[in-house]
Amino acid sequence: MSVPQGIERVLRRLETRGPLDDADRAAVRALPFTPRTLEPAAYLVREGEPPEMCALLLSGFAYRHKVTGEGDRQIMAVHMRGEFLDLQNSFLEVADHNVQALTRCEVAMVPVPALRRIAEEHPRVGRAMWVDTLIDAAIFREWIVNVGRRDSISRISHLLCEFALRLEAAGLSEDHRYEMPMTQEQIADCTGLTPVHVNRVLKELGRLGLIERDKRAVSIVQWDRLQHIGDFNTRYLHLEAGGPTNLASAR
Amino acid sequence: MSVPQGIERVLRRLETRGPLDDADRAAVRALPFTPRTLEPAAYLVREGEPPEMCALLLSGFAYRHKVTGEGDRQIMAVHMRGEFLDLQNSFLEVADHNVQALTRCEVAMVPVPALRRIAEEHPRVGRAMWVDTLIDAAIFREWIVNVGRRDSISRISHLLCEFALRLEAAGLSEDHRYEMPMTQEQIADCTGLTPVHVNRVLKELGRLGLIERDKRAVSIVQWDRLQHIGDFNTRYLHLEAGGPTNLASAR
DNA sequence: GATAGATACTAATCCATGTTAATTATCATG
DNA sequence: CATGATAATTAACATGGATTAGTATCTATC
Repeated sequence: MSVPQGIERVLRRLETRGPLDDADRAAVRALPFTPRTLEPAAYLVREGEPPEMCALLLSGFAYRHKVTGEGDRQIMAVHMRGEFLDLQNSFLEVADHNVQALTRCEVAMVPVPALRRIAEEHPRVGRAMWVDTLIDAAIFREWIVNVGRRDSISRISHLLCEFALRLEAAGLSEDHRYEMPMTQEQIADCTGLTPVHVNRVLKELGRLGLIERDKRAVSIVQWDRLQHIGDFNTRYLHLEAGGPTNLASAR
Repeated sequence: MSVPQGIERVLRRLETRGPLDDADRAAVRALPFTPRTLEPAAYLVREGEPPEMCALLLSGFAYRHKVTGEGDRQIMAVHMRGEFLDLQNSFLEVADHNVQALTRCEVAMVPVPALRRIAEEHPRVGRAMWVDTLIDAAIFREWIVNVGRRDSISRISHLLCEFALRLEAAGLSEDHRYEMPMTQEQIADCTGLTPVHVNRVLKELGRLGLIERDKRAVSIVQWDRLQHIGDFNTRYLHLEAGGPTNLASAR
């Protein structure tokens, strides 16, 4: 995907987070984007380093993670095209986690100072980016619940449901069918389980007739039952968050 | 604590998140605050409701949580005096989680529209509030790791360390001694464990000589060892986040 | 000062998930 | 085609923490 196309996608995404006017849109288009292609496992941000660039994901998948002192990895978020990868870090002094390419990715890099400037000079753009980070935070919270209080079958069902809806919103899936961008080991790192157990649970979900799989292709056959088992409620994704209604509600 | 005192505390807090000028400070002081006292367990925000007021915590403790379909509770954050309770919700259409008083609390309520207005008209105030929510998100991420990849003794040690530092920053603790604001059941809901197991682990930490307890009073005797067992690194708390250095780094 | 409701603490048993290790695809590549 | 790397799968066994079922203590209240 080209950088201009990517920018239009991001603009559409930002406008679902908060209204923008022509000047705002022009300012976003005028940001100094540098296109880059990343190989799988390439680091975008490393824990402990000051953020210098903020990447916009044009294609592919990326993820946030930390590694414990014991060497166990925990994935805290997975990102797809149209999403900002570094708003979570760009306004802080030091990154507190890693951001890494999951697949081959195309990104558009923006220097952090330019990003800080546009947020200050175009408050509506800043507001939309802020709302975007708040939705990231809502997803973090749901992941705390998932990993803290659900059993393994619910955790994985929940993850499969979240992916279905987010991939559909990104135009990467229809009819609850999609290509899972992660290995079973990475699914384990998302859900706080072991790869062996993830395998058991995926097989069980197939046996129950809830999903069908072919390699990494997932097809959710019984959406309602999977959603129920996964205790999945779409509210936290804020799929219609912000938008014009936000203005109306400002009275 | 009086509302004006509370506002000054919040201003100091905001200024650690990003620089403000006199006009910014005046605008914050001019916000229409309504003082209120909340009894323990009173709800500030309920999942599913649109946010109308944003509370600033003047004294006491509050927490964010969700309840799963099975009825299990997961606490996602605990807040103390000087912190905003609702920035996470105020810019979204619908709250995706509950915020509840943990102890008796004094709060200052601000109508959400006034908050949205100040963020737009005073970009530096908006920026400081944004950074504040980003730090909340950093803490959410660390909680995902805690609950996803650490065993019970590490989880609880980590929580005890986090509380020590945050309470010290809020002027509510010194020398790694403090009054834990939660029951063991609530600690369990923070860490994804059962109350029974929390009890075992606390006893074990005492037996190992890492902490001493008297009712809810906690004294961390061997900070270094507890920090090590809890795999606790202060980075994610961003205790010196923002501030003047942020400006400098904007080149 | 009796009763009720929280909270803290303890012990015995059980099971969901981890651990370890081996086997089997699958695919890239020399 | 052999070689190796990566991922998925399966099995046998181990265990951390849940569950259940208490007892003890405290505090509040009438």
